[in-house]
Amino acid sequence: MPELPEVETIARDIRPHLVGAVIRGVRVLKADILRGIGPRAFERSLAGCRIAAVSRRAKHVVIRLDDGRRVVIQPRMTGSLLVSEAPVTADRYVTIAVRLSTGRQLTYRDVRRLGAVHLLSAEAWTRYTARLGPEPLEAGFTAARLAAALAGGRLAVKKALMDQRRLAGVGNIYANEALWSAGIDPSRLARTVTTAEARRLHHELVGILRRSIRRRGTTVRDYRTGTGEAGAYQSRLNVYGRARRPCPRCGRRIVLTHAVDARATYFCPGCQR
DNA sequence: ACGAGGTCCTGCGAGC
DNA sequence: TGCTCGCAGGACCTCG
Repeated sequence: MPELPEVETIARDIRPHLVGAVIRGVRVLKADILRGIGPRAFERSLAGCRIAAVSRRAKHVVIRLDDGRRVVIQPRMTGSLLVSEAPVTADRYVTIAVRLSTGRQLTYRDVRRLGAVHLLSAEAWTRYTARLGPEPLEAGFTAARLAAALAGGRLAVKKALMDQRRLAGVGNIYANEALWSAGIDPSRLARTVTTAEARRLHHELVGILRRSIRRRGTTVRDYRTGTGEAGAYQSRLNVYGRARRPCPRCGRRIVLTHAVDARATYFCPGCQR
């Protein structure tokens, strides 16, 4: 389940192998992950293009080409990007295989194929990214901006944190962890979060995302870095996946519910208010 | 306008 | 032991 730290790790891993390289050949093996373009058109329009930059936006890896177009990869649940020396075509879950001028291969693998790959013009990318909320790790993202993202509507604070239009890059794992760290009950309405709580939540969320990047993300099951390894932040999780185990802060048993948005929500009834 | 709920996809583990 | 079923969840879609 690649969220911001995982996608950031992937982008950092593959960037040095991609920037400056020319795409020699593309093979789409599972066409249903492509959005808005057919497999043959995708293959043809990428051949011969030079890669100018690799970045992350929300939970997307963005590969910018010399001509301004972007290949936007959204791994969602089980997608992974890997740069390797040799082709990995024997793997039945490979959806796209890219041959680079350096001799290396870029592979997009996705077991459940819930992921999505777009090829966007510069203008289409501008429209795409405009629909996403602020980046939590950018300098301009203050506690006040978080408070603004939580204001309005009557949705639960956890759902608001995960709403990509309000805030970019936070998914289920880090929403659970940040709310635990800030001592906020995930089912509370977002608009009831006070200024002081928003300040605390901002501090905890930013810290958790940064520390997770330092540990190359959280591998619960499927996530792999851009070099094919597991992340290491799972050992630092305080509530996610820890139902019925003692809360590290107050010792009460951690509760798993599906009351918020029918998603797995882990929280401590003792110290999250 | 906004929010709730269904849908996609496959592997895995619980339970019978 | 082998099968079925529900769950994992991000983001889009439809409906109210």
